[in-house]
Amino acid sequence: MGDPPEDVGRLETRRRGGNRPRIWAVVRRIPRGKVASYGQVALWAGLPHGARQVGYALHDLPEGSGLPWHRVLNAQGRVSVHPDPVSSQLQRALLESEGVVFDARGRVDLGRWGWRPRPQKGRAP
DNA sequence: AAACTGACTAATA
DNA sequence: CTATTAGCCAGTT
Repeated sequence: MGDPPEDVGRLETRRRGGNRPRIWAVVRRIPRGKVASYGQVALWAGLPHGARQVGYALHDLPEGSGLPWHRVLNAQGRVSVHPDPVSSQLQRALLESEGVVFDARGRVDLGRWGWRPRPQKGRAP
């Protein structure tokens, strides 16, 4: 793993009519206690501008999928989830349960808990 | 097939 | 900092 996303996969997947499995695969890679933005997931899924599609894919998620959808936040480090406010609360609860700390305004510091698939230099917590 | 919608993002004011 | 606008892409109507 670790191959940078390319547009070539986008066309092929689109022709098949389903890139959701691709997005789910990326979300599944997010380690516990880390968070990723929709754009980040989309980029890694091979959709450089498919942030919205990530939201679509997560909306279609079955309940017993076991996918850590709660680790996906928007670019501002905030929880979105418009059509399902109940899940919004659950998302925050799950993240806090994993050690993620929310700001007083309900924001997460992506620079601290933002998942980066790229090798990092030494980061001292 | 065209238009509308939307778990988004980046740029501007 | 928040609010607004435009852009993007796939799924629905």
